[in-house]
Amino acid sequence: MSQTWNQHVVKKENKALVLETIQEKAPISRASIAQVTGLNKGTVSSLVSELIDEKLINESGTGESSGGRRPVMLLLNERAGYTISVDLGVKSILGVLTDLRGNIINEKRIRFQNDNVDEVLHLLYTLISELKLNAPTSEYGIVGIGVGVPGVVTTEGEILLAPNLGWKKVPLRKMLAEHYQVPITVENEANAGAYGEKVYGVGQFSTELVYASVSVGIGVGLILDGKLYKGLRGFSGELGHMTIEKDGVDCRCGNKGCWELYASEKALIEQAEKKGYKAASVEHIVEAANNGESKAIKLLEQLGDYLGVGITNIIHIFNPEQVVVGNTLQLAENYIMPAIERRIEKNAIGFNKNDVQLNVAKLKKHSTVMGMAAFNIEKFFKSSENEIMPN
Amino acid sequence: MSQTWNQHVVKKENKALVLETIQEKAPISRASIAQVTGLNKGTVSSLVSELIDEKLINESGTGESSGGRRPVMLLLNERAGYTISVDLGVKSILGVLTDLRGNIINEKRIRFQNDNVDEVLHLLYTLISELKLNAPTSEYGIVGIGVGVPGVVTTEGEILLAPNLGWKKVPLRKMLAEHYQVPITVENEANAGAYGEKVYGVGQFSTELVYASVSVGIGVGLILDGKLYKGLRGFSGELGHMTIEKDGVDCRCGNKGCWELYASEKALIEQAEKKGYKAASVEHIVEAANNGESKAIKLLEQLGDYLGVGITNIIHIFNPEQVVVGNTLQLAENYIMPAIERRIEKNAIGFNKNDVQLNVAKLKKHSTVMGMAAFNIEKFFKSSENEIMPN
DNA sequence: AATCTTTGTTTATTGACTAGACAAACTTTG
DNA sequence: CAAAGTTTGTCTAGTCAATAAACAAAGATT
Repeated sequence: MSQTWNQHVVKKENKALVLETIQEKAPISRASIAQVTGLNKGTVSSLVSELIDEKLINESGTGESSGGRRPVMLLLNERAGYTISVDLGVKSILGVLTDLRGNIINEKRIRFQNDNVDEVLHLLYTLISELKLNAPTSEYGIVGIGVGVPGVVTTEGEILLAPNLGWKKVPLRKMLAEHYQVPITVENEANAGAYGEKVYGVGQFSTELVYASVSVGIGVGLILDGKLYKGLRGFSGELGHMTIEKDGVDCRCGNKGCWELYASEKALIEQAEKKGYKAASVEHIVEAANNGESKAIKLLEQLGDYLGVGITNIIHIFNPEQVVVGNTLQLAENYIMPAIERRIEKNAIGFNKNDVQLNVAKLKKHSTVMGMAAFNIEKFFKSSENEIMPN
Repeated sequence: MSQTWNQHVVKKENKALVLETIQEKAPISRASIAQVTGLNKGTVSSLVSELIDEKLINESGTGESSGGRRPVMLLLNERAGYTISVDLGVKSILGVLTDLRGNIINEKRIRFQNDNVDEVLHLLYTLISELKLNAPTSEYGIVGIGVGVPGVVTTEGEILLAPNLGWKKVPLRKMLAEHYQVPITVENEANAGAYGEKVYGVGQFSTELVYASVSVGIGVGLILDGKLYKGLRGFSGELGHMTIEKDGVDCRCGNKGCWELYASEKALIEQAEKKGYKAASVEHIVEAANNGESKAIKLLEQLGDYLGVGITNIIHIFNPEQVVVGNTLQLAENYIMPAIERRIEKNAIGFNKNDVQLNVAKLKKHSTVMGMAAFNIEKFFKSSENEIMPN
């Protein structure tokens, strides 16, 4: 059923608007909020005093006068609570403790070899519990735990398949919910990365942003109309399995000529080993390229070119404002980005090409964790709006 | 600036909600509206009486009693105004006059050979004016004119490029606005088709729908989260120029191996002529196939297979609820749809495949005009909400 | 005929916002 | 330095739209 509109909704929305304004423009005075939002001064005053009562914001001394009484500046009370945000990767788990502005208070990484579900989950619990211990005491405590995973995640937070971990059907959200009594979010790693870059990274001023997470495979996160787009059941963004060679080689996904067969870390290493590099890794190849080895440079440029083919498709499909390249292959930035740009310059349709900016992820290894932090924080503020409801 | 929430907004939204409920569930009583929407009976009564004053809805006698007083049924006053909705195609212009429920009152088609902008626009004006004359007198008269065009259209309604018409930079919305003093909408043909199928066609119960308009070229309209997705400046959906063969032949768009080089009407005819059909057309080939000519059947199945490659990509990219195939190649439905399905069955990832339904457009040649009608009607109701505003 | 149901209107109340008055605190000006 | 002007933030009165509850109208049920 559609939402019905009444005064309670009005108040909730206006309060959220005031809070958002403070988040974005802090430090800011009540008067400025009124001006920026269009709300009446009195309304802002009353909403602000409620937010202060709820410890979500703080007064912080007076600001500069602009020819009259000096304003009382308001700040987000970023220490009112903390999030635990995790990037569960293929060979390591990266976890951070953040405050409500997304500042990283604490960071831990655990590496692992064995992909076994139980073992990895045990490490995950350890990591989360450690971060939890490091959280300062606060009004709201840990307000959410979020985990980004390299696989197909349902809207209910079940991992249906994480090929590079060899996992199938792991109901991670449910499992975490049994361990920790706080809101849990489980999301695909590329979706999280996209949101991280949108909220804290290179996409802060974009509403149409496509984030390509290029690592062992390729995953894509879509920010459309300012929001994460997940498709019917959460499986959008499988652009790694977009055919770019219709009679190409078979992919283990069942499709043919998938993008990630040509433009991922795996593809790079395969090609490198064919050219004589033994036990190659991205780091090795980039190092070789840095040392001027033309064979390595060519490998990376070829990879960039293939990335460009897929990104050109993205540009045609979405007419985005930004395409952001992130995850491990960002390491090779200096070699792949020019190659991608050349491909776009040559092949993309002018109208779409002129609109788009190509960028590397600003948050680098933190794109995914910061996205999870953003989800946690957003969820907390949304829920706290509903806490004090009319009866 | 974000929207601020006050009572006026509440009323506007609730009124819109009541109107929407009547649109969807008419005939319906005030009491049922209250129950369905969750609004108070009194609130519904007062909003309904305003809508009646504005002639947007009608009372229509009493309904069946369910054990008490008989309800007064309410209907949308579909004759309060009319829309003129046009599909400006490559060889003909199809225009319809519709009422506010999207019923077609009058339909006209003008065929043309010469693509010259001025000549075609002259025909367009003639068509619109004729339809206008056929509109019954009504409270609001013609509430909007909408034109769907096979090309790249900006959010301002300028046709930047219509390759199959040979048009460049035609500010159609502005030009029509000078002729007619009603709201004008100009939209890409595939976007309109997608919306038409969403509102009146096969997609009425879907919120995630991708419409592939397969004709001379391929255009795609995206309904995401129940809304038309247009990208940053309106150029999304250029999936006809998605590379599906990375080292494929050059497309006139500047890209290589574009989908529409393999899976469009143009591609079909090219292949047919290579196989000995002279001056082939879709109609001819389908007829030949119907007569059992295996050469023709193979051509169509090959085409369907290529369509399937692109549609598999769509399924991976969007995780849609429905993929709808429309426009001229719908003619070959019997041959291409099974081929598409085989390709999807074989190649698409299970999770995404299980969610998706493959359909042909229900509105057939009317997908685009009905989409334009839906735009017109929606715009009218939105604007009429704002008419009687507080001061 | 009496009672129960359902529909739709009316009335009193609630609550959130706005406009405008006002006090406090500061800057500018003569 | 005092007077005047500005800006900030609070307070009060008034408005408006929604709700709850009473009520009237019109039917069904027993």
